[in-house]
Amino acid sequence: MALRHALLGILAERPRSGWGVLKHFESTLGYAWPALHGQIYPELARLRDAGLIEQSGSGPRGAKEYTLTEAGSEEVRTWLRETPPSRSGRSDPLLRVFLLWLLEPDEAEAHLRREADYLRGLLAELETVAAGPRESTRNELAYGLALDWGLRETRARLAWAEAAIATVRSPEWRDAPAPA
Amino acid sequence: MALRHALLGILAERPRSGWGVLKHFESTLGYAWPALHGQIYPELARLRDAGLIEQSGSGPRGAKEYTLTEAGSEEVRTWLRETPPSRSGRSDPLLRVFLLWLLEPDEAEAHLRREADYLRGLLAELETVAAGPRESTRNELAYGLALDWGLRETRARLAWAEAAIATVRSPEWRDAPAPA
DNA sequence: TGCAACATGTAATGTGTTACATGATTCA
DNA sequence: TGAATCATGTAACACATTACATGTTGCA
Repeated sequence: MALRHALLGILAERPRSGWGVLKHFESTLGYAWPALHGQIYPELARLRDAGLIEQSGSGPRGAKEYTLTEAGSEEVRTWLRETPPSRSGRSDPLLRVFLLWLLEPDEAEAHLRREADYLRGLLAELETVAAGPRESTRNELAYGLALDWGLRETRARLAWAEAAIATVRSPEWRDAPAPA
Repeated sequence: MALRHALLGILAERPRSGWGVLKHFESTLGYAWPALHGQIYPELARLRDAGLIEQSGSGPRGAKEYTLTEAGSEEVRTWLRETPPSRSGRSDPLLRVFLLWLLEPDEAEAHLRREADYLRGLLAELETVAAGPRESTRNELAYGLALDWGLRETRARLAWAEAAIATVRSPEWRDAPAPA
């Protein structure tokens, strides 16, 4: 269900083609909800058949421009207001933390250093975006909130990784016995 | 692929039945990688057929006890060492932040207050776990690292939610124009 | 003229959830 | 004896990724 509402939300900003929606996912919304063209095009066709969006024009190379309908606008706002957010989420990096004891301490430390390096790179990227120009439309302000979420989460994970490196280097970790 | 390795990792601690694996997911590993019995039982059967685990006993009520094989142990450690962590993840709550501008400011604020309430409850739960007794086996120490990850992330998200509430109450948000 | 980017679609496969289906054991 | 929990499995469906398939436009 979430992908439907992500698509409706993108088209609430302004009309776009399927390709335009795809690029928006790659650059922006994909941080929250990744989607590829193999999923986007069929879903747009279903939303059109359901009357939540309509094809409002055609561009070069067969591009189809879609516009949100009133029904689609109602649908996405009702979803936001009335459905409780889904709390379940999968995280491969966190799964690896639960399994970190399976590696030798040196390997575990190397893994955590790679994580910290990745997070430093991501943080630099996000800070570059944050330093850029920003419009003051309400949707851009909302994107700013999402960016702030990303910055805070990335800084928290980086601080965690640095603490975790200290843990796996400690005698408590290195001398710990195998599971009971 | 991740579920396979989560199962192998659980069985690396000690032999368990499918039911035991399921309970471990509900209480612990499910925070990183949720899985239900409809997925766990068939996957255990596949791992057994692939020789990565073996049935090492039988319990009451038809329970089957599975034990990790040497091949299974190799498999999960190779995965940890050699496959790069998957960075893509879906977050319904973050998706809603990107779409927050679609709500009236009062509705957006109410949404953020519900988020903050949820996070305060989660934080209290995690702090209760953290205050409990802990063994010093290496796998328990790894679970402690995962718990610390959860605590830091939850605190960061709560601080974000409180800042976001201030943002949507501000004149900048309330007077912001519709998308360009 | 050849390559990159634009643009759309379907099919096959893999992963995950929900529903269906069954039965044993423990405890109040 | 009835309910909760233990215990396993399959089937139907929904969601997501990858591969297959095709054609256009702009630019170097």
